[in-house]
Amino acid sequence: MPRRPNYDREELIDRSRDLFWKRGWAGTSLKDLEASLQMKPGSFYAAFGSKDALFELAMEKYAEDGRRRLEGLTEEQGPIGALKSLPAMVVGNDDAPAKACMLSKTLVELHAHNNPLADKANEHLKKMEEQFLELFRQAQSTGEIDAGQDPAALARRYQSDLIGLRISAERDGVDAKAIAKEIADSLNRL
Amino acid sequence: MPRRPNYDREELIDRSRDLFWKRGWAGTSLKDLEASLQMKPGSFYAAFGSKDALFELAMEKYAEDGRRRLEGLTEEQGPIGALKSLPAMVVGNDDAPAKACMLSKTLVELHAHNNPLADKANEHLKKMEEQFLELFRQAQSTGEIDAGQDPAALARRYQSDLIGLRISAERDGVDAKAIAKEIADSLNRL
DNA sequence: ATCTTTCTTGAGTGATCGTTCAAGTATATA
DNA sequence: TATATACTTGAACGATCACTCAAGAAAGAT
Repeated sequence: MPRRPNYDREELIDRSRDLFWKRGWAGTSLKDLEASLQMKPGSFYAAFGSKDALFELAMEKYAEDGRRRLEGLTEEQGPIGALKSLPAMVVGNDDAPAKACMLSKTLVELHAHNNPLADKANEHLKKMEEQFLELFRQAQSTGEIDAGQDPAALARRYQSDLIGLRISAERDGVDAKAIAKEIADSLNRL
Repeated sequence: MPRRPNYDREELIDRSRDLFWKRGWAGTSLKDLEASLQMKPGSFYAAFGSKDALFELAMEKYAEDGRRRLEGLTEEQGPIGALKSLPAMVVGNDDAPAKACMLSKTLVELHAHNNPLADKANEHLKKMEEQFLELFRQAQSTGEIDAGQDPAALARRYQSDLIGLRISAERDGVDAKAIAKEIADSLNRL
């Protein structure tokens, strides 16, 4: 019966994710979004409800993309291969809106304000840590790394190192590729 | 001749540093500052010029405090002792406004907007890295750690790990003390 | 071709942002 | 005690914030 939207919703969420990822929550205004999505306020609010609702969608897409990328790496290179490749990959991706992780950026920006989006970011980080944990477990069961170590501890440390790496990569004058290589190499000593 | 201010400027900067550290740049409004400093706008602008100027002062005090704390640790425990103690100390300080480092928070929040405060944050981080470098050099010259490794690489990695640790410590449900212990322990293997 | 339903437009909402400034107040010096 | 010199006050500024809504435009169904 009626008129259909003349936009691709998923593509709009992609563009929002890139904007929010780069500029952060407070750093992205509705004017910015209107310009990037080419939508007037009325359409925007009809489609997404609010800035925060769209941010949540963008964060979910970000987390899902990351999860799938790591799954793909695992299929190609196995669990330890994937864990070794990831640091250099995130740091070397020059097309990305930012080097730093969108989830840690969101957490750090909004945690002190008790903003629910910070909790969502933390939940996504938790799921990501669980994915790392599963890869360490697999690597232990195949004998790729020593089974004596606590895989949860390895996953926890790996994620923390990755967060630090990606923020370091945001800085000018820091050789992030060298740090990425060291993180990968440290997996050889397990 | 004239009236003198009825406030302690350094104490005001301390309070501003705590607010900015916790809430971030965009997350701290002038109303917040007026409430915390108990100053009306006129006094505030007469004293500090602008929100950004005060943020810069706050960041300088933050960096200076951190530098002095590490110097104190070094006097007590020597270079390697200080580097080993620092991770647990930053994570265990429950009085601090936030676990995450104010400099990395500022960098991450303002880098994409080309805000000069992000460059200032990066400069402070660079100085901090140089302080770590000096400690690694000292530890090598006294034989506390192997002299074969590049101390600049060690300092770079140590700082990156510390940044990741401190953001992880901001998260709910993460055992940051365990990560801190692992970072310290890894210095034993150098 | 008409109707119905939805999408699109864009001016406008009140709130809050960082900041200014004229008027009033307090104090060290003469 | 009088005067000069800050400091303090708080209303008000224009800009921007996220958001609303009434009116017009478009397209599938009949």
